[in-house]
Amino acid sequence: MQGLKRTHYCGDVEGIGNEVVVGGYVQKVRDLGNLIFIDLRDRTGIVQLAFDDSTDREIFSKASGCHAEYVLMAKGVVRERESKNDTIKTGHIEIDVKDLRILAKAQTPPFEIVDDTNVNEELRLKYRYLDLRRNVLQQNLIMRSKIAKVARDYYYENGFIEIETPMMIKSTPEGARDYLVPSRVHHGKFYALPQSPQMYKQLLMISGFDRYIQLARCFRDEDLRADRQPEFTQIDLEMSFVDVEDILEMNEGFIKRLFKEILNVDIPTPLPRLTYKEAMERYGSDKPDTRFGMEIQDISDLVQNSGFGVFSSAVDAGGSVRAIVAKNAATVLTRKEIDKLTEYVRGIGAKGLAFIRWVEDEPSCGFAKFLADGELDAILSRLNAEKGDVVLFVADKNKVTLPVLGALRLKVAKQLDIIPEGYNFLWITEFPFFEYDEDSDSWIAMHHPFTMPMDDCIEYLDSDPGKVTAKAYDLVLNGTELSSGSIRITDYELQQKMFRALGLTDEEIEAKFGFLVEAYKYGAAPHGGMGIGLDRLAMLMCGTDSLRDVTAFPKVQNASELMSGAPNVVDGEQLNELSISIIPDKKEN
RNA sequence: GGCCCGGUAGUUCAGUUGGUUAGAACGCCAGCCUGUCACGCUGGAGGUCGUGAGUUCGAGCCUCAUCCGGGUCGCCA
Repeated sequence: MQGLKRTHYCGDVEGIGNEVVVGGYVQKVRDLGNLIFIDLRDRTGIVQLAFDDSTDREIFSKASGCHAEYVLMAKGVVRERESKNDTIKTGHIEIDVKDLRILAKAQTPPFEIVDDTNVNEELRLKYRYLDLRRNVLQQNLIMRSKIAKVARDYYYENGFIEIETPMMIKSTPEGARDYLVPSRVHHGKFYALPQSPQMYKQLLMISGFDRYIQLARCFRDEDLRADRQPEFTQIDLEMSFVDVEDILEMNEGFIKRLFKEILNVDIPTPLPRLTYKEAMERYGSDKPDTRFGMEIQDISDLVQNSGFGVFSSAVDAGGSVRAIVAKNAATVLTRKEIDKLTEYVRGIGAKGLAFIRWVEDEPSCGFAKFLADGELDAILSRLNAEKGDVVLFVADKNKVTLPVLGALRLKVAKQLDIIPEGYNFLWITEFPFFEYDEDSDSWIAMHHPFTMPMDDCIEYLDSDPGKVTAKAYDLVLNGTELSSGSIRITDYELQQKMFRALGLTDEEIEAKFGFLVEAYKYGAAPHGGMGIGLDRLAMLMCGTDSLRDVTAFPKVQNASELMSGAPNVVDGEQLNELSISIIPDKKEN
């Protein structure tokens, strides 16, 4: 730094008459001839450097040679500006520069480093280190860092111990696809990267650590989404001597503290709760956005004998007819728009979409001609539909009507722009333990196989698996699943029973989970925990809708990283050492 | 893997029915400029129209393939 030592960050410069030293990047040079202004930027903000006829000639000519993104240190005296700028924090002062060092010149960047950019994200990701110079992203990552700090503060204060668990672990093929790491030492064998530290944290409970936390990197080799990266971070925790209530309460405390400390938002606790069943019936989703109404309503009983065959046959077949009412939507949801919605619901599994559009005095309803006298009125009155509303119906098996209307509800709400701002947390509880898989004609674990069933349904394990619910809970914020957890099975016998109910043979149980089953033979306190998605939490707290905005070096949809070019082809020698050969891509043959 | 959208100066975009030399703004370069902060003024450079085939007298525009990016469904115990 050629003898200069920074005294202030740019955004913090103050005190007229103070001698200060600042360092940063050139945001903008405004060269007026015999008067030059340079906006100098660091992560705290911008300060104006001023050079005029009182400036040393050598320094003045250095200043006139500066361009965007040059790295400078400047020493000077803080003075009041002749003309002020109210739009920035340091807009009333400037630095009368007495000494200037150009620490690094810079090529013209491929895009301007400004907050409000609409540059193609692909280019930004290729030059991510430049993109990250932008204030918005810096603030997002700073926010993420603060969240991590509050998490450590809170859980440490509550007696949690941070313990690292291995990144190279045994692969178990349940759940998401594993990322694999070949072993050099063990010919033909592989480690897996953890999808979560699940089994290890349970073992730590068995060891008696009682309360564990880790900011754990997790890996899942599945296709990406805006809110899904293949590697992500969980605030992962586990507690002993607890039941569901204790865990929810502990984590509500964290949420409350986090939002107060960082956003100064009061989150009322206890957080609202919905059972899985209720969430599905009212919102068609296990992660409902409850910031707005438009709840799903069941009219099956009204139409089971209807002349409209689409409705009656759905009910006959054991399904249902359900509807959502979009209030005052008739002008936005034109015939054409409803056609688009029909197209949409067909794409997600519905056979069609029946609707009533109530624009004129009388509701317009394509299927009214099939209905008996008074039937339409009964439906409208049940649904509390009024003039100006649009009612959308789906008739099918419950497995279709509920999720389809759930998705439609969200889509329509976005279209109508009726979703209010705010942070609407809720817990979803009592998840079904099993999910029937039609492909394999078997029951599979909806959560993971270590989840404890609710006390009163253990008896149905063999007789009626569909009836068994689990001590599992999700934390949902504004329609995004933020966290998932459960109470674990700590009884060796019960665990065996669960594995068998899932169709595992004793040999498979031994091969996959033998060490865990064995461990529980030595005694474990009742325990459970959860993992909070740090990335998603940061995303929502930053008010963005993409994890890429809160991840320093994110991957794109095909799981590659555009800046470094990962993944890449490796040296044949590296493969030889690992005894791996590459099968040519089918497409290249 | 399916479906949808996009790819034209460094960047963001426009580009007529397929028709002469592909435009604008910002950025960049040079000159001028003492209170700018979207500085101003004058001048200038800058294009394999993602890539490859095809149709055509002629393709940025039409067709096919392909690559890249985004969204979405599948997938994510």
